[in-house]
Amino acid sequence: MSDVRVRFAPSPTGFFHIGSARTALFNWLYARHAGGTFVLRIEDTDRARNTDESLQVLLDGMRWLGLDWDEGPDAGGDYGPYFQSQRQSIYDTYLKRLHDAGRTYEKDGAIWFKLEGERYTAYDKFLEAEVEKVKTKPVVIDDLIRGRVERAEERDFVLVRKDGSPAFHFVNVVDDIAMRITHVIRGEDHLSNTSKHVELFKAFGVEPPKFAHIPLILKEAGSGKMSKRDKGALIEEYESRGFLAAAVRNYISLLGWNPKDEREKLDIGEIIELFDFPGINKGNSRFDEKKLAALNAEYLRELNIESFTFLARPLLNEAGVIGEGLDEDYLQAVLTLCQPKARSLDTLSELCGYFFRDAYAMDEKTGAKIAKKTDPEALLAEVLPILDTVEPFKADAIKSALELHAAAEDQPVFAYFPALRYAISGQGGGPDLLPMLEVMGRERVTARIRKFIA
RNA sequence: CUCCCGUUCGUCUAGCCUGGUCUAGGACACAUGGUUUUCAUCCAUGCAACAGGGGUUCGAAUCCCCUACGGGAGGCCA
Repeated sequence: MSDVRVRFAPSPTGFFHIGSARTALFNWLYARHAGGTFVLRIEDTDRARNTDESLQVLLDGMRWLGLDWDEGPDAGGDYGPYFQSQRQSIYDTYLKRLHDAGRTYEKDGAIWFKLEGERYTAYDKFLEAEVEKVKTKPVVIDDLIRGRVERAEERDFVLVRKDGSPAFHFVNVVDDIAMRITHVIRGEDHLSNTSKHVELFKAFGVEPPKFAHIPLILKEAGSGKMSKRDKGALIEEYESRGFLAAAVRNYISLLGWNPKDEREKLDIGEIIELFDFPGINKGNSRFDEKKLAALNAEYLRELNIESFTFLARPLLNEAGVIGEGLDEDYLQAVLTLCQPKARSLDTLSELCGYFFRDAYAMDEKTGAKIAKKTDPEALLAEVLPILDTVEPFKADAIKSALELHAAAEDQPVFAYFPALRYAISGQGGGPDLLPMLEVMGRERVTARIRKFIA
């Protein structure tokens, strides 16, 4: 195992969104690529908004995506505890070091970090107040993705809040030191904060880890980075909609990273092998659910029928399409027909619901289209006796019988198809018609046609 | 307002470091056609981009500068 140690340090908010998931994924990928250690650290210093449920959402999301951590909650490790709320004594020790070095002071009941440099007061337009500023020497951040970035911090910041709880910048740096983190891979939204962190590392006399600030994911529509409230932002949503974890993982790995060749569908082993900093982009990327859906469809089609059925069942159940007394063989036969047409599992009930329910909606547009060109009732009346009697009720036999009749009527056989499909499914599209008739069975098919004609 | 980061088809991106092979490649989406029925599958074709301006150079998507635009940060949130 290499000495690479990376961490994903989320704050449990009750959501696990795409941006966080991608940061977690990139950290995990790099750890696996380098043969290092992936640490999961829970940054729960904000007492107001941390609950067990929130933590659970996070851990479930991580597990669903297959991002296993080597150290952290439920995993243990030599650098615990992995909840910041349990690390108070460590923060006390580190705070004392800063205090002894003369780098802290108290103000308004909070403990502040003291920057080094000439002090002056100035009116700050953004804060709309007179504030004390410090002329510091700019710190240099050697970013693995952005190169050399220089930035000067100009205001002291809070280390410990009035209520005694340690604040983000402080605990983040302390833990990265204490947990011997070698690479900090995080969103670019933290780049501006990094000068604070570097000041802290310097005050502790510790060499900072290597930083890699990855581009942000922008919302699909409108401006700004994606946040919890945006459409499609939550990982849990993809899980419940029946997206495949492998597809989601593959898609988000491609947001801001690429394997430098033209492949897009990559299995996780390949991604791990190819993943590295030079492949990471600088520019932000916009989330595109259609592309995710397309990739998901590819993964879906590759599934064997057992896995496909396993995943589809709960969604069909939820949609009320299937229920008690279900014929398993029939379900399997139907899904075998529908799988090649499926783009996502959450629309499967619309795609194939009529196989199970006699009360299916008739798509008016399709009906009008068919009625405009032909007389569907008449065509179906012609065909009904054939379907009543053809033996066996199998695709091939049905096809031959229909062809025979069509020839006698001097019609192409497919003249009957649209009306037939529409009568038994209410739709204009779907699986191949002949196998579909076979699977539905004589009874169901003829009953539906009779009802349609009547 | 200040500081930081970025900018190739509508979107994700290759190419940029190491200037010529780029009439800028792929994918999603879209459009058309095909797969002798349908279709959200499959195949083919098409559409479509180097943000703008100035340099440097024989030559710039590639190097430099400026402008514009986009994003982020500036919390006793993380």
